[in-house]
Amino acid sequence: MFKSRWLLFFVFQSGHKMAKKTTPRPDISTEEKIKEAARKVFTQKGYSATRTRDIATAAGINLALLNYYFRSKQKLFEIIMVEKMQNFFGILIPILDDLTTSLDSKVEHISSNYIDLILANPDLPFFILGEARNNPELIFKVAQRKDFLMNSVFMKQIREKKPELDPLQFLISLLGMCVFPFVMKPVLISMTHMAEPAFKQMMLERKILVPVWLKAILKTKPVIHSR
Amino acid sequence: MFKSRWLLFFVFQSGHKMAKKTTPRPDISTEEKIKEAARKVFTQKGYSATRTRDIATAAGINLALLNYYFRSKQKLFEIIMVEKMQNFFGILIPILDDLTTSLDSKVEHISSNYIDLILANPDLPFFILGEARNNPELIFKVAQRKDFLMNSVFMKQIREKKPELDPLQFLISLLGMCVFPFVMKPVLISMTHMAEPAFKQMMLERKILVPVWLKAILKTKPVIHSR
DNA sequence: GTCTATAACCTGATAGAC
DNA sequence: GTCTATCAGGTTATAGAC
Repeated sequence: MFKSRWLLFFVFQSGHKMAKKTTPRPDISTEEKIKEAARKVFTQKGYSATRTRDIATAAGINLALLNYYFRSKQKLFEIIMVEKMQNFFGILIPILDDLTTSLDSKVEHISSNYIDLILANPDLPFFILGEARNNPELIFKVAQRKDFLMNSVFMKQIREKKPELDPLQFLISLLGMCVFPFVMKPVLISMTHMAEPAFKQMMLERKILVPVWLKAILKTKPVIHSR
Repeated sequence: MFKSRWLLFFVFQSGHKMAKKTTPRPDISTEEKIKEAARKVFTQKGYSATRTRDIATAAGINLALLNYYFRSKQKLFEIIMVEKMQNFFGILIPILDDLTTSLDSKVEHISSNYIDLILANPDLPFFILGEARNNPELIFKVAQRKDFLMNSVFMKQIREKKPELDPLQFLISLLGMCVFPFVMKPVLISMTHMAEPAFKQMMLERKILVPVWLKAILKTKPVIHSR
């Protein structure tokens, strides 16, 4: 009884989605209202601290309807999580694997695009990095293949330019330069007199600084390390 | 009735702690067993996902005893949180404000000490940075004064060496270089073939790389930015 | 100080009316 | 599709025996 009911549900769902494409209805569907609220609450508070009631209230609907559409908190969460991971990594992947651009140009694109992305979605890094611990399988689903990153054009270009350097060290530094300030923001604001506008200004400056600094890093003399 | 009971409790507590210093009892107290368990569970799962039952079980005691000693989950959490923030920032503050060491030396000390600290306490950054959002007042309590950071010797030394650079940009970059790889570790492990030992090796190499790279950053030509 | 038992409340999910 | 009402189980905190 239970199973057949949810079979019906899924059939209906896909039918509904198809209908939306052809039906000229500008007001957003209930399903989308719930997803929109879920995006907000989940990314702000994380999975554990989120109450389904909060999502329902934020969506302007009642609790039962949430389960009607998404069956469970966990299922709704996974939909949002995958979506957000695509936001977070989707911007990176095409740049990393672009055969037509130089290494310097890639660094510029990444720092500029990443900082803009997170300025527009400040909760994104916390959400992705925080929930990644509990949902490694979801990350794997979004990452195309396990060897994509290390075989990307970007990594090859680093190896060519600075063969003695582990290219992963470089990529992590680049991402850290762009993302870490946002992760540290609450601490920063508590420990200095900095406020929101000053922080934003700092990040805009950073879009210029990061490429300059990473170029300098690529020019450093090889480090002899004692493996 | 309620208040007087807890007054007694606090009196007893401070007396108990005094006693511990003078009493040669090697077996740890129940209070310490609970705190030890709380450190573990809170830092691993964060406040929301932690169940007081888990702490009690991990401590080998029952739930009632936890409330007997610490009154509430929130109160116990705050004790652990302040303690962990002291771990996290306590290592930084004396180095930043040391009048006797050079800027380069400070950078070396910070990267080396920070990476070692987090290698020994992998959950620390997640815990601090994650919970900082919900408990900004606790950070403020640990940070001595709001102007300490910007007036520290470290910041003065940067201003001297590279006057056109916002010293905060530099400090954030330094911390990001050391801390961000740990924050990104779950993602990294899901997206590459890297495993725990390789990650550790990478972080050990980083202790050498970070000072070299930051020295290079300090030597870059001034960037003209369009404020 | 430590335990068991339980109160009081919260939370995710479902039943069933409309 | 959407609602109200409610269940079942979990969670923090307390009462009271020892």
